[in-house]
Amino acid sequence: MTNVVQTLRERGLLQDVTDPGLEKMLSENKVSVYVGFDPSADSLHIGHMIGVMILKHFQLAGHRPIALVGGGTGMVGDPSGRSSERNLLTREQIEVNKAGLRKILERFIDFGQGGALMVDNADWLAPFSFLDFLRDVGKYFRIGDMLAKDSVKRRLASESGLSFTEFSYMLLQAYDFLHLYRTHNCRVQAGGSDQWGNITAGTELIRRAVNGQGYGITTPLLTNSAGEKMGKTADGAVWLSAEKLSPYKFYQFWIQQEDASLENLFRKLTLLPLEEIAAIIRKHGEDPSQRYGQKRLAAAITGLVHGREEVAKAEASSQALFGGTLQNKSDGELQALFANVPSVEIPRADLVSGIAAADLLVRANLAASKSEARRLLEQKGFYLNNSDAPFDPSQKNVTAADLASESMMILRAGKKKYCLVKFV
RNA sequence: GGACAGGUGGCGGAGUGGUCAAUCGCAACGGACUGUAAAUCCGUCGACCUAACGGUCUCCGAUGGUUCGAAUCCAUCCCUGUCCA
Repeated sequence: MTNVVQTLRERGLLQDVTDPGLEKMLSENKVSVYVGFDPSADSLHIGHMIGVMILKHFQLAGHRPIALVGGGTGMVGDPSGRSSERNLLTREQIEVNKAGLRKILERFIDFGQGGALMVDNADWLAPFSFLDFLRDVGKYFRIGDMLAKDSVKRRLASESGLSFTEFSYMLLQAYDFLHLYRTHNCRVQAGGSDQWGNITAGTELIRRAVNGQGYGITTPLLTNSAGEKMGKTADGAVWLSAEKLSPYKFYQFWIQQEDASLENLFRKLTLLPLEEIAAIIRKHGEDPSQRYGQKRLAAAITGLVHGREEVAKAEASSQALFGGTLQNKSDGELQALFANVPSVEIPRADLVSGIAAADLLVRANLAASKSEARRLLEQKGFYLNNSDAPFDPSQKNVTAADLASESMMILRAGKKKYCLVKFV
């Protein structure tokens, strides 16, 4: 059996382990491992990918992954790593979100016969009465220990404090672990480093309640070379569902990564063998301006998340957009090239008398307001049909003469935001 | 229930009757340099109108009030923190 712990360590996916016996235990037993996912949205984003990859590696090593969706705890909200209490979710929202998460997880992990499981802690937490919970679970917790947790201390010291609901969160998560330990021989819980307190609460509970041994592992956060948390863009989170973030934009996100992050990202988020990663980095180093590393990274991760076909489309679009001027093309050519790129449709009639460039930018979602569009124009940040020269702000109007093909225009804001406009 | 301290733009955090659309930092955005990188530098960063000068509107927890004029004063309410009961 493959040594998963070793694999995780080599790939930089391991931050801490609660007990050094983990490696031995895993080599002798086939066990279940769980990672919790918060159903606070109907999709996962790249911040969750670390947890997903952990499950993947465990599955590859012959263990059973359990993806726990916090339908119950999602109603409460985890205070860890948060500076303030968040809004609580309704049951209906959670149900919708759960379905979305499952769809994404299925792309990474095999949920087939004997494969991974997906469970919802609402199933066992919801029927638990408060009194029963206090009696059966609460008695194992010492207030002193709870107050000593970093996450709790930090929040108590903060301006916003901590509500009882949030304070209780760790008991719920600890109980999840105990429940899975009993019902699915789940011996390991993995989570981000901010989950340390919650995870150890679980291993403690298992020890006290059933005199068992649970293990916890934490993973580092996804950060760039400066140590800043990764995953936010101007548009918000980097979502893994095509509905929330087009495969083109997802692909582009990786293309735009800095050189210094490449190796780290390859190891953590792809399944490429380490030797191959080293070879890619070496080749990239020969001429970084070719962005070889970024291209391979984007292809690998986009392939995992959206599939090979989407990679091919994104590659074609990217090559065309970041290639040069686009003029005298046909609708068909452009349509094929930009299948994936953001686009809007505008009535052709509007073009006859000309459209103010600022309005066009707003309608193409390249500017949030007309003021912003004007600013962009003034600052020479608007390019038409990928021309080298920015659109002349004194010209004001865009007309039929500016079409790149029979009925389309390519708008570009700044260096890398595009929109294909179709006049219909 | 009481005492005290707070609630300002995405975040942090100034401002305590006019010159405040609100100092500053971070983030973000545009530009220069480059490689759709990093670092650096310049600029922008509520909305709307104007070719432009400039103008109009909305904003400082909520609602009322005082005032020629309020983020700034008063009242009530809501929320948060600390301490006391």
